[in-house]
Amino acid sequence: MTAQAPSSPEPETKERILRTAFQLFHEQGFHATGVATIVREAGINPGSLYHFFSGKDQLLLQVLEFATHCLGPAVMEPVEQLTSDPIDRVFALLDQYREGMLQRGCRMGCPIGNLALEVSDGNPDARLLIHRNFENWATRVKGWLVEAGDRLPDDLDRGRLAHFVLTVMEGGLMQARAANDLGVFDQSVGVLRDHFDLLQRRAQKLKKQQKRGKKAKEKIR
Amino acid sequence: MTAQAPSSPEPETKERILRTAFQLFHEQGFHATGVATIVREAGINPGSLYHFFSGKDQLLLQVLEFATHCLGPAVMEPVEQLTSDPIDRVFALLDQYREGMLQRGCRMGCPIGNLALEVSDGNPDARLLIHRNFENWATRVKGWLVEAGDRLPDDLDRGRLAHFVLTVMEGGLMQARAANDLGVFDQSVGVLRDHFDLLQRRAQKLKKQQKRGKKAKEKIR
DNA sequence: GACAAACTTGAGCGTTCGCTCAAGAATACT
DNA sequence: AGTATTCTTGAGCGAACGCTCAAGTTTGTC
Repeated sequence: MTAQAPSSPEPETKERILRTAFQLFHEQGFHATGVATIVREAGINPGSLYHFFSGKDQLLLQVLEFATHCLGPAVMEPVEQLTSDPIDRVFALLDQYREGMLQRGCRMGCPIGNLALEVSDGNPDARLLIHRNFENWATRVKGWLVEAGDRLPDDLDRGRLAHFVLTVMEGGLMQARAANDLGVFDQSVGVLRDHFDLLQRRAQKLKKQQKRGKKAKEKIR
Repeated sequence: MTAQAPSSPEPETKERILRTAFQLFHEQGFHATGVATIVREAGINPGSLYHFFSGKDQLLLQVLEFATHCLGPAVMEPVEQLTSDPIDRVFALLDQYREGMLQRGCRMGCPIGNLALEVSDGNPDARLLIHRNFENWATRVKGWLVEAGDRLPDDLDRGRLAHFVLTVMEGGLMQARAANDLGVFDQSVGVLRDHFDLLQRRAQKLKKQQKRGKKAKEKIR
């Protein structure tokens, strides 16, 4: 009946709601998660949620913005700590998602990918934020691929390849969930690895050709 | 109040329900589609649906089995009609999904992929059927890759590559929906095309090496 | 200490959800 | 024609849904 004061300094209510909702949307999906569940798991009352958010849809938008802000500190930077080699980072990133999937018993997959397929058609604002999340992700990976310099062919479109890495991850996670087995994910990453190897081999070949070309030009002079 | 007799021979009620539900699940997702909507769109009453299906969950399972049976006649065989070249078939298949996406204004994507991310965690039976759908799909593609014979490297795992094609399609469609633009899908298919080209080049190289190897052996004799 | 603003409480609103079932109509079988 | 079976009707059930709001508590400011 009476409002209980928090005896210890608890995390900000709003952020706790965001974290809880993000996790539940990830676990169960958006439509399958009731506001009552979010409220219970966050340890608050409905009115408190509706003090910060105008409705479930707007909560989703805020969750998606929250996810954008989390991407660097929670995903990309830990991977960058693991290795400084830009190409290794790509596969360390994929391995991080693999590990998350493994720890959850091949469930849940990518939180943004799930929402992408569930809500992006009927909710233009959410669609845009999901798109931004994907773009952020791919831009980070593109940064690594640019860093890789002449280890990849000069004429390679690194933005395109970065999006392809995301493609492989999302497609691989989807099949892994359906199979309840990471095998297909690993195989897809394996093919991607092969592709990177082929690209690196071609880059070396091009480099040699360039050197020969330069030597030839020098001879002409 | 009184039951109206159908004046003309209408399609079987059960199949009409399955088709309607399949389409609505594809358009809106499973949880976002109410039984009332299915019933209205199929032009029947709730009791009629529950005469054939024990509940919404079982309807989903039947829809997934229905989708399995549709894969050949509605997807694979039309593609096989377009071209007899096995590698061209792979990209004609991807193009067919692209066309579907285009006609729907970059919405909806792959019906099975959507359900895979929405329901496979909380519904083991549905998960298995989704898995079977993916396996069927990949098995068909694998058939084409096997048909391609020595145009692909001998040591290539064709099952793995078939699953990879599915990976690329699902991942590409997901990003296309988020972007509301087929560009990313096209780019991903482009990278896959590049990969196939690299594989075909390597297959030719291996063939020449084998020929040289044989000639060398003949010389030794 | 007084006041305003920010935040929380929780019973309960109206709506939609998946689903039921007694009754009736169509169909199949003999 | 008579009977059994299959299929359809549609009002309406209980539960869960997203959400509200008057009242209360805490916090910030002077």
